Amino acid sequence: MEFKEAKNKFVQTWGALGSQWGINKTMAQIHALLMVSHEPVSMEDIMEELQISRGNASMNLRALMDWGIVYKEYKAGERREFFTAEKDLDELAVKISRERSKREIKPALKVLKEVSSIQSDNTEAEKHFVDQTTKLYDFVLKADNVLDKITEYKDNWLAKLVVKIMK
Amino acid sequence: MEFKEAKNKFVQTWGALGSQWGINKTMAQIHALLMVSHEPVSMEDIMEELQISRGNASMNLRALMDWGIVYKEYKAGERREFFTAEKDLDELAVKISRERSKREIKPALKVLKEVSSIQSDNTEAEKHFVDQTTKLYDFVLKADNVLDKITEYKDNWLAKLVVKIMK
DNA sequence: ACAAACTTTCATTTTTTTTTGAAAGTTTAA
DNA sequence: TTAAACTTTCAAAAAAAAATGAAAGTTTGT
Repeated sequence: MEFKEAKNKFVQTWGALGSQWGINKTMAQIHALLMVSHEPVSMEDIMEELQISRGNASMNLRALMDWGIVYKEYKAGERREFFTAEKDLDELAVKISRERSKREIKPALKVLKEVSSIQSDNTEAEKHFVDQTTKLYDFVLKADNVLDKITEYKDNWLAKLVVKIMK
Repeated sequence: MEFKEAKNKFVQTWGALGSQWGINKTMAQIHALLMVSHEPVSMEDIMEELQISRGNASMNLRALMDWGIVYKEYKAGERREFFTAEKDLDELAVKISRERSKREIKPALKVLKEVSSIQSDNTEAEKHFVDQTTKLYDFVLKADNVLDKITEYKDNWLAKLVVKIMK
């Protein structure tokens, strides 16, 4: 396999993985492309390499910057903008965790708390509902807190976790 | 808020959360419904409660059973089939992790290994590609192994992890 | 202030994913 | 063996998500 082929395969795979985890394919592909590029890439080049429209490129780059995992760069004497990806994988994991927690888990927790707080009558069905949603709330809250803590370590959290777990 | 409303809100929220994580909405909704039901539910009732077609119910129940988080139950003297969800949250997390690892992470790892193994020429671009994909491979492999190890604990792995992390 | 060079927005189109429902399949009981 | 009661399958339809591209917006240099 040669370079170009390998690069393309990587971009496609990363895109597919993104889709499976609820991240739009193009967004994941742009991220993949930037991660393996050793120097900043212009929007024009991204459009060319991924064969996508200007609008698509623009919107997905914006989204990636909102996630904090892609940065704009300005080159001296160049009018157009270039982009780079966060390449430190610990940092990348931390940022993705934070965003998903903020956008998806926290709101879900709020609902779980609400619905588990109905005062249950005496029916079996209601008792079970309150019991199960309360357990779910506790579980998700705990998991979310672990994520928080883990990502506080920031540097090399995964390696440190490995040591703790594998021992 | 009363029971019926709370139950509906929970089902909708779980469905939305599923979508955001790449799980089809109906599948997540059926799972939510079964999780908070204190007794087995028939396909007829699922269709009725979620307002979905027979085919949809059938296919998503099959998928949930393939994931190992929903079970068929037979009631004595009843022709039709009933369904229950895995209600132990540790067990649920373990099963979901295992499936996602098997279906999505392992195949991605295989590709990462392939593409990071091209013998790089001397260009900066190729060196960076090999370096970055190698790092990514190592990172994902390690994370996947941690998941494996964690879920081997099985009982109360989250609580045990909390102790390790928070200390 | 102007215009060139570039980026963003968003209504419309395209693609992808999900859902439907009717036909085919299965199981059970008589 | 037949038929009733139920489930599964899958081609077609519908819905949802993503992509396009042209117009509007912005920035920079003169």
